[in-house]
Amino acid sequence: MANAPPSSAKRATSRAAASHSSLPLVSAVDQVDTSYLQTLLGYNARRAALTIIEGFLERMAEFGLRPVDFSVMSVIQHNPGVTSRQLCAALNLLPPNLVGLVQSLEARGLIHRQPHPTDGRAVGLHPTPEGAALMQKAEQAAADLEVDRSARLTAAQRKTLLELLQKIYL
Amino acid sequence: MANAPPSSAKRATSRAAASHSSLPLVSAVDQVDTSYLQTLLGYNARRAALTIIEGFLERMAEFGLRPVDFSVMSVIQHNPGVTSRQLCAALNLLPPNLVGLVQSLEARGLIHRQPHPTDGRAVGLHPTPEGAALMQKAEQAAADLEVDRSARLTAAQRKTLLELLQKIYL
DNA sequence: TATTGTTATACTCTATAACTATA
DNA sequence: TATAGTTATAGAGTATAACAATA
Repeated sequence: MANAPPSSAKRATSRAAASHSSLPLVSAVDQVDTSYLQTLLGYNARRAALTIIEGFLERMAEFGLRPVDFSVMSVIQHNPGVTSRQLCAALNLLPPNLVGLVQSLEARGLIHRQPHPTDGRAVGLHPTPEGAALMQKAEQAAADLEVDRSARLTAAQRKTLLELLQKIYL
Repeated sequence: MANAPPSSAKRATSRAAASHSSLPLVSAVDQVDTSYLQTLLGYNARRAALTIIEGFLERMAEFGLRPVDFSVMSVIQHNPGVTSRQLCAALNLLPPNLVGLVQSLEARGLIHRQPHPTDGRAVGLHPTPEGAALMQKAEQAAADLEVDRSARLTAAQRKTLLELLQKIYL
């Protein structure tokens, strides 16, 4: 690692806690030091993603959309006629895991399928008026969440963070 | 959202693909547009985290350490005597999910448990010499991975990214 | 022969309730 | 009464293999 901060775990021996004078065989940990893990991109990205998703789950429960549901609906909304395979490639999903998800969205009346205009194997996914209306509300809620989530970031910092994250996975 | 870029999905109608002149009832999607999702912190953080973890899994298979195993071993390494509860709080894990993990690490001879010096309910977790040696190698491998992973980032950008991510979850 | 969508299935990860031993 | 560690279990998420229909 390039810049590991000095280890700073504060430990309290049992001698400090116990009132007698016997020397402790083992020490107890007072404050847990995670400074090493905090130097790793993977650890920080994962912790940040889970924190954000936690808030997302609560806020989107109202719409019955989990993170992947939201992503799929959003891509269909902005790309009407997209196929399952295209969705999988764009969102890094596996085809078998998308099947039930799409069936669920269709059963809820949020999307409908139409034959692909040129490929008889493929099926185009389109938002229904209900699905489009739901997504408009959901995307507004997501925008609100972004504001809350980046309360400790300036607009410039938020933009920088998005750009740097995209350098990692794109 | 603050800065949603203009939607730029490139679509090819069936007319463009088919050689006859009938107007298509539905359009096909040529290039999937994910620009909206790319404006959301959660989407980008999740995609970046999964990309990093993918490489981590491959590189750490040699040591038999998955991401959480690595985190747990690393915290024990830098905080000998830490308890399960402290680990859970520091890494945002649930106690029941840590039990099997710790038992596995102990069965592999990487850690050993000692009674807590002052709290009879708690158990201190300590690295064995074998565990400490393994983690030295694993942390070196993690450092190598960081270099690879941030090949498209300058040192300053990498530092900025770590700081911004910590503003999200800390 | 390759690709789209699908089924079945297994494996991992995460979450909840409840118990015991000790503080 | 509250906390540390544990057990059992349920649910969500993710993975592979194999098949039918179409290119």
